Amino acid sequence: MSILHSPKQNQIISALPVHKYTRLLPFLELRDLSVGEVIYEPNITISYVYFPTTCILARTYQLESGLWRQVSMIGNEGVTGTSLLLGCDSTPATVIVQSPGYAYRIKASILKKELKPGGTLQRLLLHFTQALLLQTEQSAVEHRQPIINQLCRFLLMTDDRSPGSSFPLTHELVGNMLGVRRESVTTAALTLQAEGAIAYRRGHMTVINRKLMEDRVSEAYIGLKNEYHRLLSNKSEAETENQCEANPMSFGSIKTRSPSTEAANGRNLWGA
Amino acid sequence: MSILHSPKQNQIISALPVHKYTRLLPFLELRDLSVGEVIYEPNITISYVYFPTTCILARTYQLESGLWRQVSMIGNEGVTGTSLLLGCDSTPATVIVQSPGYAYRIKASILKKELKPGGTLQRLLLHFTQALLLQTEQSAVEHRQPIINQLCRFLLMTDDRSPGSSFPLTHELVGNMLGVRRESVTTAALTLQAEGAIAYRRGHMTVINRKLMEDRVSEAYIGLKNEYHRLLSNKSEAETENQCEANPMSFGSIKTRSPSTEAANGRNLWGA
DNA sequence: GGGCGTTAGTGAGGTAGCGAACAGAACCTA
DNA sequence: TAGGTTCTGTTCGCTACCTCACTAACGCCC
Repeated sequence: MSILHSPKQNQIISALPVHKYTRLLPFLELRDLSVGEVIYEPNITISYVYFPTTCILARTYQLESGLWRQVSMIGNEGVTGTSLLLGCDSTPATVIVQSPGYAYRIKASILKKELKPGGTLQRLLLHFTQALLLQTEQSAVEHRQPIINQLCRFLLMTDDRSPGSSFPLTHELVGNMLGVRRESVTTAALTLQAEGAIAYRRGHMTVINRKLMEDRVSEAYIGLKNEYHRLLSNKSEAETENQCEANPMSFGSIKTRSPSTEAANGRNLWGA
Repeated sequence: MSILHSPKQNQIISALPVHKYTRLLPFLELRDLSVGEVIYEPNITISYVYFPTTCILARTYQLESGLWRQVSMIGNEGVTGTSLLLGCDSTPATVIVQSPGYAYRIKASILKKELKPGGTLQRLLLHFTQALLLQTEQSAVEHRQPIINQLCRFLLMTDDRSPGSSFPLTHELVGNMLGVRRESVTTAALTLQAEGAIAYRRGHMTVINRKLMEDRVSEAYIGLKNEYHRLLSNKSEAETENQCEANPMSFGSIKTRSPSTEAANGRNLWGA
């Protein structure tokens, strides 16, 4: 387990040029976030921007049925509050902690001051905005897919953003994220477990065989996934073009689609 | 019917300061687009950016089942190709013409040159990007709603972006956009017609009573709709702040949620 | 180590939407 | 006016998911 924390565990921060990083560092505040914690409430002015390192945040909407539906997921590859960039101080979504862990946060007012038009920071954030849009489009496309397929995508995405291949997750929570009943999640999870794709025990789920799950998610997802990956890797490009010092260690840490045989367990930036 | 065409029928263009508008004008090319025409293919470099005036464009994904699913809709309030702004020259979505009509297009290379960081044009486009993200989130939230409700949202959105309250639309096309069977659309449409919410004849649909349909779409939609509206109206704000000459006629033309009794038929910029 | 709250598994009955297949109605063209 | 094409309406069996209701296991805490 990582005991040491650094803002560089977040890919956007780690892609910043040194001088920028140094400027921001004193304003970055480490936060320990627990499941279900509300980060942003709908239509309330954003006061902090969060850079997840080990936690996963979810943009969600509450339906009148009382169910929730997650529309996108933000891990260490991203940041919350991109709407600030787009000229809007709040969003109608609720952002909550989906997976516990750490994030660095910074006052929105400070970040805004540091956001020079055309600068590296802005460019990185815009890139992530595009990635977020694609991810949201994935959610929209998933429409009316069988629950088990949705569960696969959800778990793959969670896995992509988790330090290990095992993470705290109850069926209830997954149901909320997918906007389906808990029992349906249980049924789907049982099937996946029987197939050897996942394992779980009370409150924890483990991805065992990514390949099996990737077969279940739509082709469109895979395409989008690659695109997403490409987009975020591109950051380095934007960087050098701007003569900033890149941190090569930081790129491509999103677990890649298992292209070959040893597909099963994804490795991660900070080791499994 | 409007016989005269002007780029100012597009809200983004009409919100540009005069000098910018004058600069762009010679590069704007009027296009007559017919239903089903493909504007962007997935992962092909974008060569033109389209500003719809009377047509409606749709961002869609093809599912392996052969069905399509629309994730967002762009009318005269917006523009295609916002990804250029976000540092990406292509997108994995297919953009097609959902409703026939006109759009002005401009070479992507020219637009990029005109896009000064921090400028009005960039600001307007970023605003629209945020609106597009919200709209896509709506699609994602719609997940597992009954088809009739989805149909309502679709028709309301189409109505929002159409000059009149009647538009060319087959059940088949709607089915493709929603990712459901044509027969299911027919069934839902019959119900709505019986309720007096819509009327239709072979290939044409007419919105008769918006209020009835708004009651069917989720509260979340209404909230998002207002937000969307607010966002796009905000453009004027960004403008004045930047001392550009605004064109007041151009704002708030998205049909507002019928707040009062005479809800039924929305009026529109260019008259019904 | 026994109790209790939380999490997971099961089952019966209902329903919305699907797949497939076909009938009829509107429009087009010649 | 005839004949073809494109749209819309309808039917039937099937499946996935839902609602509701309940039981069973885990594991934390006193």
